[in-house]
Amino acid sequence: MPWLIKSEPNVFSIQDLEKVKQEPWNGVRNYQARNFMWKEMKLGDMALFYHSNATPPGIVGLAEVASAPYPDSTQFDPTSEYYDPKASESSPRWYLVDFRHIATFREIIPLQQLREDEMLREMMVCQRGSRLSITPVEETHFRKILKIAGYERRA
DNA sequence: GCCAACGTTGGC
DNA sequence: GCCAACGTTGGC
Repeated sequence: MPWLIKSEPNVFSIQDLEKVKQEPWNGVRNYQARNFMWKEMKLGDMALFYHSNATPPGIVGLAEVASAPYPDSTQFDPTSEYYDPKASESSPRWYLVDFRHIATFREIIPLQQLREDEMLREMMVCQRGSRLSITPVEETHFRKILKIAGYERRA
């Protein structure tokens, strides 16, 4: 299943992912988002990379799930801003997967453009007040976005 | 188990 | 910087 992952570019951008190639998706502290990574994501699943709190906000690239789920190490680190005192090595609370960079789009696909599209405006990221940082994406929506980004599938 | 208070997200 | 929407916390 395709996914959409949000990141604030001033924290971690698609350019950062392109540079490091692969990154543990740490710092997620929402149970629904955690469960997607822990229980639902499969190795090789595609993920649209979305810049939030950006000007403009929008989809900027493509990544893929590059690991099985494992505990987010930042939950055990008291010096981390993601430290969780209720978690322990013997009973971790937060799990994550790695994402690998696939592509950086030549142009951002702005949120506004998604909302103007009759089909794409159904996406969770387009819903008012949607704050979930990881959301599943419909196959049809995923394919349309790749097409908009210029990744036309050959016959 | 309810729900008010609070903190965070994220578009604008 | 504003504020609506949402998730979490904690008293009861």
